[in-house]
Amino acid sequence: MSPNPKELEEKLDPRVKRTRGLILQSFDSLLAEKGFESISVQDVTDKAQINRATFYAHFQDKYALLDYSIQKMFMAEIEKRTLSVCSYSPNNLRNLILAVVEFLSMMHSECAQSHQQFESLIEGTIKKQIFDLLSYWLRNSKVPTDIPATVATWAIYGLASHYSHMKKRPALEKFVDEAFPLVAVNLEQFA
Amino acid sequence: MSPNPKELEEKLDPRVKRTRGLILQSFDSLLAEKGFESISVQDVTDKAQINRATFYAHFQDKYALLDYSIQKMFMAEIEKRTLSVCSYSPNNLRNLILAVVEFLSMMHSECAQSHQQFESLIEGTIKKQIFDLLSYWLRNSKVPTDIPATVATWAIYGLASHYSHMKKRPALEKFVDEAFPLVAVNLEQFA
DNA sequence: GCTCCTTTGTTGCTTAGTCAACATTTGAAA
DNA sequence: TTTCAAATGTTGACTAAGCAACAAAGGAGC
Repeated sequence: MSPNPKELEEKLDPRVKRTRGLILQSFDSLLAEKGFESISVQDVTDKAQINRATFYAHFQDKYALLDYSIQKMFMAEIEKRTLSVCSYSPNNLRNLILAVVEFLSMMHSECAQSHQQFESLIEGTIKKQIFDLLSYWLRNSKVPTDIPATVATWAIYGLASHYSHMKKRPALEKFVDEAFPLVAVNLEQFA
Repeated sequence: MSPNPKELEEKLDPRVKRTRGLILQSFDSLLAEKGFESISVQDVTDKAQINRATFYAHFQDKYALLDYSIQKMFMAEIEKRTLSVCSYSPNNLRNLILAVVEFLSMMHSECAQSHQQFESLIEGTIKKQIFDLLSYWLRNSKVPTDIPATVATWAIYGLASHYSHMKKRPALEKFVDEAFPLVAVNLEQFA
């Protein structure tokens, strides 16, 4: 039984979960008050009340932390819709598309200044998350899933990116209704 | 230079401070939802997200935790009035009396049901705190301080207990104005 | 150029927290 | 009363976090 993404984190040592939680909290609150580049590792560990050396036991540097933070935010969006522990269905796919579109739109509006700067980092991170999730959904398939999963991943991300960059965004539902079949067609065999 | 009560806790290992903080938070929130007797050590450690064995590394049992919790609440009352790092003066004494009276009155109203049950525990704990604080205030005296400090401690606690049990409480200020000179007279030599 | 100060990573040793297992105790239901 | 589940304390071996000290890399100002 291939482990789902959520289970992996839950059986970590409680100290590790706690420490990462503290680092993340501290980082997020620092991001709210100043730009990413002006945040030092010191700042993060001071606010988190952990030792600086402990930080390096968990993250290579602050860029790895940013990456982790993005992962967590996206994961939260996924779990809000209970998509993390399930299998492929057209309805789940539709909700996944919705989640990605909303996530990117949020990034665009809330992290306005930093978004440009980190767009490619976000893209890489999120696409990996989408791909892993789709692979998990298709875990019981007897045929290889990596090609269809790749196509779907890029299509979904592309759609979301397109939507979040539009000057005049159409209604979310309408947009997704229109886009959905084009993605679903590649996954029909798994329904 | 005798250490003041606050400094002692601040140079503890960060892990110790964090763990005790988590235990205390958990305990206080459990107290708000159910009675002390129905709270198990399990409950506390589960909510605090620490191991049960860790609890026993810090507290002998849940009664010791209750004691610690009371100490902390009282300490907060003292620090709110900046009385923890200073020396004896009539004005500080007056504020100390105010603090004790308000603390006991609060205990009476907020922890109504449990107060009766734990009154003697509270009394012992708080009197020790008052005594230690007074001893710290008089740390530079050339004459022995334990007798006057003992008398003042019992007097202050007695006054506060009396006030908090009264059916018709007089105005706080009026009560303290009346009581203050009777306590201060024993400490005049240190002014 | 140079200096001075801050931040970055890294390391070896110490201390605190985790875990599973165990013997006891307790309390409520059969 | 007996039984059974749950809570209490305790232990020893393992793992994570803290700390101080270090070399090295910027960056700001002279």
